[in-house]
Amino acid sequence: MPELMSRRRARLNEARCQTCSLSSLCLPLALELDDMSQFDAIIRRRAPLKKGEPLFRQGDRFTSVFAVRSGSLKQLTTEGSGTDQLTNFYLPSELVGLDGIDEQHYPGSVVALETTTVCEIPFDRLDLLSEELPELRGQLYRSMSKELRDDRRMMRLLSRKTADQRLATFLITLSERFRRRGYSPYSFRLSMARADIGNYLGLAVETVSRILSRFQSQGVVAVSGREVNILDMPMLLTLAEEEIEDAS
Amino acid sequence: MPELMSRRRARLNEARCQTCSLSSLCLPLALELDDMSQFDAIIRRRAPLKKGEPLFRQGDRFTSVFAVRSGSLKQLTTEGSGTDQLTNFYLPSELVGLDGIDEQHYPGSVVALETTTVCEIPFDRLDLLSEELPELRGQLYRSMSKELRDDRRMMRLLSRKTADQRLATFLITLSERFRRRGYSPYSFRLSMARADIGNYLGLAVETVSRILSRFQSQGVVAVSGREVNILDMPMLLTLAEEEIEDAS
DNA sequence: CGCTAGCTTGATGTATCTCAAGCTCCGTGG
DNA sequence: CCACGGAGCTTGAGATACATCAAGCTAGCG
Repeated sequence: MPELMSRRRARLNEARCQTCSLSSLCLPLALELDDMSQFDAIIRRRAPLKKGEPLFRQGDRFTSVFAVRSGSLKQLTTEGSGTDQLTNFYLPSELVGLDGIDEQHYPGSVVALETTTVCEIPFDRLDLLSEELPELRGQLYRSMSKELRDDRRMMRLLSRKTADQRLATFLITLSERFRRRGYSPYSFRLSMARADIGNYLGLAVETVSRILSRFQSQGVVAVSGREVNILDMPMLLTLAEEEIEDAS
Repeated sequence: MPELMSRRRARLNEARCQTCSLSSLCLPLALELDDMSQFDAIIRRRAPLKKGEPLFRQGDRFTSVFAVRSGSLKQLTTEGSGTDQLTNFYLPSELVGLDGIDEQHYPGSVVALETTTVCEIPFDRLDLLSEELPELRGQLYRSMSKELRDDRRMMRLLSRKTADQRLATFLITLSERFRRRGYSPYSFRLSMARADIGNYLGLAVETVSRILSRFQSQGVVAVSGREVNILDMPMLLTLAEEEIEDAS
């Protein structure tokens, strides 16, 4: 079965960091080719996750961090009897699970929003390798530091911004993340449900829906189901920072 | 002036990690004595900060992280023309500035809430030393990871909890932090103003004041200015997670 | 001992939640 | 291929938690 062989080979090849299209965004971005193969050697490939399937669950023993290869995921934490809190969405090249290092357990579940593939990076191996490769260590520090900064932004959003500003900020942030990954920043598909967006932004689903409708009627975006087109980015940017006085 | 000499010696001695009372909580907690002196050697002592004095300002070039030795600080980020957002309070043994690694600039100002001393740890030296000392590296990863986890909790608080729950959670968290540092978990002094608490918790000052008054009239705490006594910790814990139906 | 920043308390306003109902679209099975 | 079912989404009306505005109070500092 030579065809199967070559297909398998192709898949493995695609799965190597050296040829991965995300290499300029992902953890090994700062590595020389030699070092990258060292890094590549510790990575475990995983079968793709189906929509709704968990990568790991809250409380699972922490063993690895994961780099998203394709698809997207959401992170959920449950506390007490309460409802879930959605604390993050993860897109390709982003690192999942860093908040589990400290207590050796994942503090939240991470679930695929669509068919998703990840690279598993056993943390003990990563730590050892980071001893030898200063660039890798630096990148790991930077990844965590960036996540800290993003968290602070999120806190600001949750404690000071109006619902309109939250939605606008959310769309801009997504747009920017798509742009960095080589996709259109103006036209994309949301992989998450409205309920997820609401949960993430600290808003009721109804509020999310209403505001998206209003943005649409204002000609800022065109939304059809989960397809989003940003029509007036400057306006969206304005909406994200300051409430516009109704000038009608 | 032998007296001055010995006082200076005493101060320097006090300032060494090996004899620091925080060593079991601080960054070098996992180090052997030999390794600790290596770590100690890269630390820069700083003159104490007075109340209101900034340790660094938003946008300053990132050079060091800081371990709080005594006192306390708050972290503020300003965005656009908007008001400040208070994103963190720092107590002794906690590490300040980790969110600056990524962009090589501090993303927020950090200001002393009272007379405060810190240990400055130049990050490039720390990074190099973390190559040699796996325990130090691990502790650094854990510190950042813990901060990520705390941030997620804060997001949950900001997006799902009522004002009562926020205040109760705030008091419990402070209490716990004092307890870990060997102080009374039931009786302590707030180093921050009501306005800071409100800013941090996403509430108006008036709301903070009102709720503290109510907690007091319910016999849960006794508050006098910035002195806090927790009278009914179980009740406070209950208040923090679920709204109590008024059983009058 | 007075001044001012910080704090408290009251009255009113409003952004967003909650409850309720209908709609739409996607996947599934006939 | 179409019809059905149901999850996900939208829209409306009413309720509410908290913000805002407005005063007076208190205490720590010069």
